[in-house]
Amino acid sequence: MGRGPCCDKNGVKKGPWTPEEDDKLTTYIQLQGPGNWRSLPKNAGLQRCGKSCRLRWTNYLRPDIKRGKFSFEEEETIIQLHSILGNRWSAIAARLPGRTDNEIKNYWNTHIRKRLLRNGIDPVTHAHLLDLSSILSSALCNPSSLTSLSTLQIQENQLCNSLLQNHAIPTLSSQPSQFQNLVDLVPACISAASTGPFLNQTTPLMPANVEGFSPNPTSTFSCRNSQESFVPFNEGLVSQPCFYRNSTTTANPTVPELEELSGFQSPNNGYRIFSTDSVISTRLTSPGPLNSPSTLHQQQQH
DNA sequence: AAACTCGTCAACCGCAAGTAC
DNA sequence: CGTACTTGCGGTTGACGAGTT
Repeated sequence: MGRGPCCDKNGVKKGPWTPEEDDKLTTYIQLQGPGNWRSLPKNAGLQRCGKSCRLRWTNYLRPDIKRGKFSFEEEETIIQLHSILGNRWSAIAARLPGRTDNEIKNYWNTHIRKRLLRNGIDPVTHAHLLDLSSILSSALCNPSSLTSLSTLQIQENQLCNSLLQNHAIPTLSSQPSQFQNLVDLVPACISAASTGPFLNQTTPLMPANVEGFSPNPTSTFSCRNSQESFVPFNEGLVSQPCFYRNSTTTANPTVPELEELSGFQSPNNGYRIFSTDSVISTRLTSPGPLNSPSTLHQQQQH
């Protein structure tokens, strides 16, 4: 098929926007609305391509954008949402009013990711990175510990396999669009697991990650853009600290669609609410008041 | 003071879904 | 129904400033 460039490269300016250009774009959109982005630059008298204008508007000029450092609560929310949504920055941004996907992505890559690594947490899977040497040395002293570890893994796999069968899951590779089904099934696994013999309710199972990590390449499938791959449930579930309340709480407006998206369900069959409180309680992912400068709330000046 | 390294983030690129024709 | 176009998304780049040697 093929497609031409989004804009004529000749005579199209690139690079940083000048205040004059910002002014033109803002004034035009406030008067006319964005309309067709492709024709906007011409109509607004800008030597830019429509894509560049759209990006500039959505990431910088939009009036509802909240600029400045991320608060501690925002940071924790991002971590929690990322553990569920993976690198779906736009989905995460949708739950953080005033923040753009680009901003969140940058903040993740420059701050949060490093902090998680520092704290021994895999930023991709959100699982604690295991110190294999200590496990092995303890296994040498106490061989039964290894046995119980593997038994636990087997039981976990069996449970999730049976759950998958009971829900008549189509073959992952043959149903690339089953993302939502998989997400919807997480709570079933959580509920059953939390009442099972080997996991209590303080260690609910969560999807390790919705993308990017595949211990078994043959059993992954791709999502939108073919850049996201799924870890099959029986391999992709890790124990996580309890991020939710058991009691019935009110949904937090900052994450209005999360329960709908993930189908999170509480052990008592009510929806598990993803509240800010629960987000803030994520101390395991961010012990202490953080080394993060985000609490300083310094407004950026541009 | 200069050179170098590192961190940050705005902006670009390419891909794919959605939509219009 | 097929093709072309638009829009949205995520990954990546590179300019720039701050910190360090």
